[in-house]
Amino acid sequence: MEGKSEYKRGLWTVEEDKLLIDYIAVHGKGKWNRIPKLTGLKRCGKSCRLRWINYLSPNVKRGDFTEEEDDLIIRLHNLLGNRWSLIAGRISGRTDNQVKNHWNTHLSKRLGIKKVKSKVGASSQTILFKESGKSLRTCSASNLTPTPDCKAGAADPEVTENGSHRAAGVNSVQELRIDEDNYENHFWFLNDDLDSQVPSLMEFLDKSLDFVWNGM
DNA sequence: AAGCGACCCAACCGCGATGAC
DNA sequence: CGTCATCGCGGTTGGGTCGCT
Repeated sequence: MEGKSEYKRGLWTVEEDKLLIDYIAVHGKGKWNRIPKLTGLKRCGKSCRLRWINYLSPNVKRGDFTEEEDDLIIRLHNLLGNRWSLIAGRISGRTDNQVKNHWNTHLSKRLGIKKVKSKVGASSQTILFKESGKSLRTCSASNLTPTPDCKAGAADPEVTENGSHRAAGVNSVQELRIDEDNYENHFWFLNDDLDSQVPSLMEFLDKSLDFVWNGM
């Protein structure tokens, strides 16, 4: 690896937090790379931005996720996949990092979901779940979205050696396994169900997904 | 009480997108 | 139009905490 960075890493101290808060109170957000020069903070701009967005911002809600939040995350994740920022955008006070962590540490376990593989290059998500304890039934998530004939996926797949995908946006594929015990409690795959319980969601997704796929 | 492993979450890394010049 | 800086996103890592033996 390369030599020592001029910037500090690891957990933030109270003093560092205060420097960052004071800076933002005066200069506002943005121009993150100026912060170490102007404040003397030994943190790179990227680290400052992340610290503010994920922790220090007054908009960030702390504490446990509510049942309503959990339910919304589950539904949105089914619809959108691992687009955490999009999901977090629909949950007031929660960051994408919080949602991602909460999903990985709590919700995926609760639902018995295991990430089997993740790759790029297909135009839809494939969700596998047990039926009657033997076979796996498949369900294409493209049936669950407003525009099934999405244009993504034209690009060649590019999968890194550690399995993470590199392409942005819609062309990621995951296969999920849902344990039988949990399956019946989480039959949340249908659009009309989602629409009826989250009134503004479909309108939002229509716009978001239309923009992503059609560039409009 | 000590050791160990699992869990959780803040922070980091790498990459693509976007904007300024 | 090309280049560079900055921003934003998603996957991964690392270390602190907790519970079990």
